[in-house]
Amino acid sequence: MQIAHTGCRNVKARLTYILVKWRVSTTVELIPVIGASPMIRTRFAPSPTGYLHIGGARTALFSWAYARKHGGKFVLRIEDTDLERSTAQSTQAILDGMAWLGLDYDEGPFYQMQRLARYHEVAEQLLRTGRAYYCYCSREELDAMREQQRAAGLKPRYDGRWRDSKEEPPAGVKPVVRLKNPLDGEVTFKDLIKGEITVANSELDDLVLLRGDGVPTYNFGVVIDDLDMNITHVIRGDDHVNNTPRQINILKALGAPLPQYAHVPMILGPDGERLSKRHGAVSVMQYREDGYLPEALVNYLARLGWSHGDEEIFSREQLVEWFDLSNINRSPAKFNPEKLQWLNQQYLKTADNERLAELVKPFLAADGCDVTGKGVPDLRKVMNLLKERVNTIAELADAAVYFFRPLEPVEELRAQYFTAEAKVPILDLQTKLATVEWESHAINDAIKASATAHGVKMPKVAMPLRVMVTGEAQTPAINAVLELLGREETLRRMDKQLEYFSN
RNA sequence: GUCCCCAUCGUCUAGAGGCCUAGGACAUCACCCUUUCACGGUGAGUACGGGGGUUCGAAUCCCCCUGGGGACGCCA
Repeated sequence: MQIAHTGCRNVKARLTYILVKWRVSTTVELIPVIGASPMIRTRFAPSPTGYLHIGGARTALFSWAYARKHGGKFVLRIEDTDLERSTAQSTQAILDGMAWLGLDYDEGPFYQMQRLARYHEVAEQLLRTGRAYYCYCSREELDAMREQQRAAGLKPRYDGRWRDSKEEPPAGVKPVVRLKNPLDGEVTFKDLIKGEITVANSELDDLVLLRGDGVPTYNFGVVIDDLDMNITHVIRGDDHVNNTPRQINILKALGAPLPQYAHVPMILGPDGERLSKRHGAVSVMQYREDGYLPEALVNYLARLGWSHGDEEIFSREQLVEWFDLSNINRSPAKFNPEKLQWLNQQYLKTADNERLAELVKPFLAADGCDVTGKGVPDLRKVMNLLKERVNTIAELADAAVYFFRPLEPVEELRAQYFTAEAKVPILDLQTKLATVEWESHAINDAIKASATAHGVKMPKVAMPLRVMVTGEAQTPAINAVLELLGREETLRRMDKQLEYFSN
């Protein structure tokens, strides 16, 4: 683990604390300040309340790319302060998702629940300096307050009733700690994507810093952590724009330096609403299960909201080289599964056969195919034949099934192709195939010869043959399929289907 | 409701005042290739939300309207 510092904060005291709290196992190293500007440090800070979703993954990708581009550090922090919903499984799911996408982090994962003492320390400081106060309101009281305000057409917010209260605190109530937000003036910050954003302090209320049970709220935890971890660029979802002025006010109350902010616009579903589960697959790992390649997803996600001229297909390395926050679009983007699929196909086409063979195995096994049996086609060669015809690994598996077990043609296909007219050339072809050199060109010549010998066009022979051998009407060039399948299996399958021909 | 943000083909986008009768990609359609289906190739249709300014000149700058998104929790 590494703790960077800009030389302007009390790092030593903090470091001591962090060493204890974070149970550091590796050496601590101070990252030197490069010239006048500190090293760029970004972070991804998901809450472990579910899987890694598409939107989070894109934000993580941008943060990662920005750090990599500038030779900085990318930190992973798990914001597990929602005790109700945070789970270890979710944390693992997020870690798995990031690993699959290749988003490697330099520090972390850090867990907020292991840093409680630190938040208390800061809260006490704020209390001591009069920048925060205890609030004894019950939830019911707050609900009623908001209800009233809403009814009056106002923006619901805490009215500050305990802010300067001299009242005697009710017994037995665990108070929350609230920030004393400035009453007037405004907060302006320059967002690296959206430009200048200004919010009046009168729009902000006294947000809760520490809950009654001493666990920090999101806004407090995120600020303290970004500060302690020396995050220079806070890259996060658009939905946090409204939190930023509050967070800046916390930082100001602390007399701490401000990071730079970059708010990435949301990803929308087809209906124009924020992308969510009801729009279909939003879990990154779901795409793996559906047969997508991680580089395709990364490429697609990068291209969604960010661009480098007209570039459509680019590697992770090119992304890092080209990435810039200023090229992120300011408006939200709709998720387009079709384009993702197209990209996946592009990557599939050029993917290594060996790798595809490994990826397709589980899909084939689920389909009842034994790809290791004796006399079975070489899976890598099968991949080579099929990979440019499919969109996903799942489709690749579907297309490969008949190489490993015979498929019975459906009635419609038999009726269409197993005609009396086709029977004679097919029988002739079968004879030829029994002795022909087993190689695609020679096989093709045999098919052609059977057709011409009986005065019919190629398809009249090739199609029945295709259906007899593969059980399907859509396959790669049939001669190439036969070559891989082998003479023995081909003739066996032909024999078996012969009886279905009309006379 | 209040506040914040946004606005180029159906979708993702290029566009940083003249290079724009607006370019690329996905999707759609047509044709070519072809033993099927794909792949590939060629081509077509489709966009600067509306209204005011500024300027010799506006997709690009300003204002208003409209539309969209987000936020308003002891969730993050």
